Amino acid sequence: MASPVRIQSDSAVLQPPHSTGFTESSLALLKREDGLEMVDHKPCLDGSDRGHPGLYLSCFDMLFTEDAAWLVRVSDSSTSTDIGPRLEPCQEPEQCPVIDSPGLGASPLSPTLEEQVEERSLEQVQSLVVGEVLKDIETACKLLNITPDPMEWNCGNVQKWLLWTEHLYRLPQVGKAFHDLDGKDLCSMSEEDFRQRSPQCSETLHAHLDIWKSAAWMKERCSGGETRMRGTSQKQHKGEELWSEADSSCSGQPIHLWQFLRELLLKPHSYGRCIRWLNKEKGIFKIEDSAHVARLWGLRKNRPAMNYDKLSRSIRQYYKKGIIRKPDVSQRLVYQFVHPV
DNA sequence: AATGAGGAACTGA
DNA sequence: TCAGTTCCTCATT
Repeated sequence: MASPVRIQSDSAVLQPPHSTGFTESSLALLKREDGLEMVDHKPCLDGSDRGHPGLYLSCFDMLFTEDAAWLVRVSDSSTSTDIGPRLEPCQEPEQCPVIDSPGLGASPLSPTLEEQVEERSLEQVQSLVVGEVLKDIETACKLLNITPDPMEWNCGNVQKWLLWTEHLYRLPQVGKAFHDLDGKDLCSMSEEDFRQRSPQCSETLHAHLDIWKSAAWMKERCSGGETRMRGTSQKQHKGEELWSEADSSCSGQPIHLWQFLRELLLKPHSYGRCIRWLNKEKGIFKIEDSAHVARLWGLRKNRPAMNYDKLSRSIRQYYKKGIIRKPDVSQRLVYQFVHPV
């Protein structure tokens, strides 16, 4: 029942900007990605079958794999208005997120209970999707050291975002076609403008940018206090939490390599194919795709020439400092945090 | 060939 | 001064 197709086909979603904050084209991109390879959580021991990290797949992945029955059950129940911080560990329906729907009960058409339940379920799914998207944008901001609002980007930020998007969707390199643009220019471009600069990738780039713009719009709305996220009074809305995190992490403090690695490790749904825990308790992790991790680090630090040779040298600098070491039984591409969390 | 270890010089904040 | 980055040689897998 809770499929992305339903999300997208719901006409209410298509009013830009909808309460989810996402516009038609961005939702269309989200839907399209549903057809791409889903992220699996299984270890990739032989290093084969590495798909792209698929930032926006995780939420759909979960929706498909989870039993969605709880959505109806919780929506039927009650007064809770919070959106929970995570979907994955949600085993018990009682603890699952519920979103307050301002229009419910006030409709002049007096929808049936069934319709109300369905509508609420839909909104829940939408909000979960939005939450995941915001979280993924937050991660991208951390990794690229850019602000979440495309309007604030300079030319360098635009190039980073393009590189990132190319990497994410396995697009051909199009950065050159946009080399003269800053964020404002980019945001003012229509899909046709995109098509003129990059016929192959215009649709994806435009839609992906649309997601970022919508997310920035939401952030603006949240921080303005205009709608304090629809009746959430006890806890912060997930989106707000995320943005406050994003703000602190984008505050210009140079990130350390060990922090960067830890961030990747904390996002297994996005980066589990290039780096993953072997033993989280002991802080032992394995770099599954050394070139990929090095590329991400290079992106983050603005070092296009970064490779695993250099990255591993930096990791080895941590041996003396007691931050990272090789595990007792040394294995290729396996390291261990000396002080696991 | 890829990875690992570590020295040494260098860079940018 | 710090936290890497770059380049290097040599060893191991």
